Parts: sequence; C-alpha cells; structure tokens
Amino acid sequence: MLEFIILGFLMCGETSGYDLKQWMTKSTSYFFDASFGSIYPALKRLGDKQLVIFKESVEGSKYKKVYQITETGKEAFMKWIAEPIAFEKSKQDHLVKIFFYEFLPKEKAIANLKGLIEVIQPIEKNLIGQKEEASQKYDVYQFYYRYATMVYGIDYYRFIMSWCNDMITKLETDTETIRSERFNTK
Amino acid sequence: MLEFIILGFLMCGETSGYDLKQWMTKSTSYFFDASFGSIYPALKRLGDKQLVIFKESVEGSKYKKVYQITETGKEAFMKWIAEPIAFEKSKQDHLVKIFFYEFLPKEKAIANLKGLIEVIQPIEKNLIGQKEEASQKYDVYQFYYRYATMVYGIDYYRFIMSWCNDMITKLETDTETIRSERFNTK
DNA sequence: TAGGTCATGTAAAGAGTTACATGATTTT
DNA sequence: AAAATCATGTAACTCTTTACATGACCTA
Repeated sequence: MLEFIILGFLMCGETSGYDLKQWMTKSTSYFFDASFGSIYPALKRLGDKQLVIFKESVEGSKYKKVYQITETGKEAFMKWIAEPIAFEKSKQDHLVKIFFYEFLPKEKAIANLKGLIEVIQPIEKNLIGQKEEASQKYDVYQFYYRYATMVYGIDYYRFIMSWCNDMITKLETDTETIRSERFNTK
Repeated sequence: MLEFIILGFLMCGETSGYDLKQWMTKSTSYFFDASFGSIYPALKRLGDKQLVIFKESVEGSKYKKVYQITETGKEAFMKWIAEPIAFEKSKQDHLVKIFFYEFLPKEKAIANLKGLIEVIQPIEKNLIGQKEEASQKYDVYQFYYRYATMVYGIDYYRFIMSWCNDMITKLETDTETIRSERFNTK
C-alpha cells in the first residue's frame, strides 16, 4: 500500500523522502500516514524494483535524494489505481472501550464521551482549515478527488461527534434504567 | 488493546479462546477483529500476568480451556475502561486509491465507486440483521452501549456509501471539466 | 552556542496475519 | 469414507513504529 502511495505522489512530480512525509502529513494523514522508518525503506525497495530512480541534488549546500517515477513505475501505478477498490473493515479503536461501557458508572461514561468529542473537535477544525486553504490555492475542479477526501474526513469526524452527542443526550435524559451501571448494581 | 478486549469479554462470563473468536466475529468485527494467531498468545500472556486463569473442561468428549478473569484482571480492566478514550486517526484504505483518481478516466472512476458501494452494501445489510436479532433477543436498555456501537457501524457504512453516491452524481452531472482525466489529457 | 529544523538512514521491538500442524468429532 | 467443524497452538512472515545515529545548516 505504502509503495503505491509513494508512486502516486511521484506521479504528480519528483520529490524527496523527507518531502514525501510532509506531503502525507498535510494531505493524507487523516486516512493514511507513514513514518520515516517506513518511507525510506519503501523508497529503497521501489528503487530495487526499478519503479523509481533518484538523483542526488545539492541545492545551495542542501543535500537531497530526489526521486522520480520510471515508466515501469507508472505502469505499476496505473495498474493498481484501476483495480477495484478493496474494502477492509477499518479499526475504530475509540469504539472498543465504549462497547464495554456497561461496566462504567453513567456519569463517568458521559464525561469520557465528552472528552472524546473534545479530542476530535480540534482535529476536525484543523482539517476544515486545510480544506479552506486548498480551495483558495487550487482549482477545486482540478483537484476534485482530493477535495472530496477532505470533505469525507470532516464529515467523518462530525459523524463520530454527533454519535457521541446522541449517546450523551440519551444517557442524560433516560433517567430510567439504562443499565449503564452493571459496575454498581453488582 | 486485544488483551483488554479479552478481559472485557471475560468480565461478562467465562469462555474459551475459540468462543472468544466467535464472539468477536459476531459482535465487534466491524470495528475490531483478531485471529486465533493473536488470541491464543494473548490468553497465554494474560495467564502469565495472572489476569486470567483457566480450567480444562471436557463436556461430553469435547475438550476446552475455559478462561476466567481474576480479581487482579478485573482491577486492570476497570482501570483501563475508566481512562479517557484515545482517538487515533483510523486508516481508511478505501480512500487511498480515490485520492489519486485524477489519474483514472472518469468512466472507470464511476464504475469503481459503484463497485465499492456494492462491496459495502452486503456488509451493512449483515450488520442490520445482527442489530435486529440483538434487539429481539436482548433488552436494548440492558445492552445500550453495544446496541449503540452497532448503530455506529451501520451509519458509518451508510456515510461511506452516501459519500460515494454524491461523487458519482457530481461526476455524472458536471460534464464540464472536472479534471478527472489527467491520464487522458496528458 | 545552543536548540531547532532539514535530511537520511538503521536496528529493535511491537502487533498482527497467514499458514501450518495436530487431533477429535460431527455432518454429508 | 470424506469433508467440514471444533479446538488449540506455533512459526514464519509482514508491516509498522519508536528510538537511535549521523551530520549539516539555521536562527535566537
């Protein structure tokens, strides 16, 4: 997967391992991210397979290995991108604790759900900022798909927060026995 | 994470490694899943830490190692469940290809998006079935949180499909230059 | 001149899956 | 009698992050 994402970025122009990481952080990190520890070895592998080549660039004393995609690399990327989109049930770690919240006192449950919203909110705000920046800098039609994935990200965060809020409301209003206190009733 | 999920299931009653996997498949697999190759070693580790104990059960010639949570295990679980909910940006692998769809002809893009919807639809239908089954078998108030995570799952799948449909509609109606064919215009 | 960022890379550790191995029992 | 399921477990492999190592350059 990572190798193809790198090829994808290289389809848009040559770049270095370091800059690749910057691009990812800026543009895909809300649905895909990678560390230097995986990017550099991936570039090495891509080089071995001759899907990319690099030239050493020294711009005003700054050393960089600038990678370019090869014709073989383009072919590999085009083959990959045309394949059907696989769907893997994606891990939603934040649901794991909530699944077992029957063991937590209701007040604590509400507090933690509110806490989760407060963690997600700044992430959402940040992505909104990125989206607005992008819509000013670039033609939305030209970058239609990238723009759409940002909208996905924002709406996804909103979806989670809205779901949390619904729970909080229900927990607060249904004063009757939502048995959210298996912990206490024991 | 896996170890705590196992503890969570054991909080609800004793069970075997094999049945643990069945429970996960039935109830958490849409946001968390694990294979036998990780469950059995996890149970071993939990045993080493004395958070669980097991007894060998032979019910009518059928051998099982039935695990129970210990008092120490309960304490560890209660500590974990009370902690704030962490939020990790979760991988959404299905977005990766779409992010680079500028390199795909529009018709192919639409076809693949439709394909993705067709992959998700049965998964959603399946979860709806599970939800209905659960609401008949159990008291929704008693299993409020588990029910809520199912609603999350269903709405999450719907969100993705709806996002895909929006894209398809826009791609089909905006006959003007959505530059979704960088591939061809080169 | 100290700390931050730029830039590349490696080694160890973590967390998991896949595939295999085993053997009993149950269904077709 | 063969195939599927029940039940446990291990070994190899994959993919990843974290932490470290290195060195140059930039800025307060």
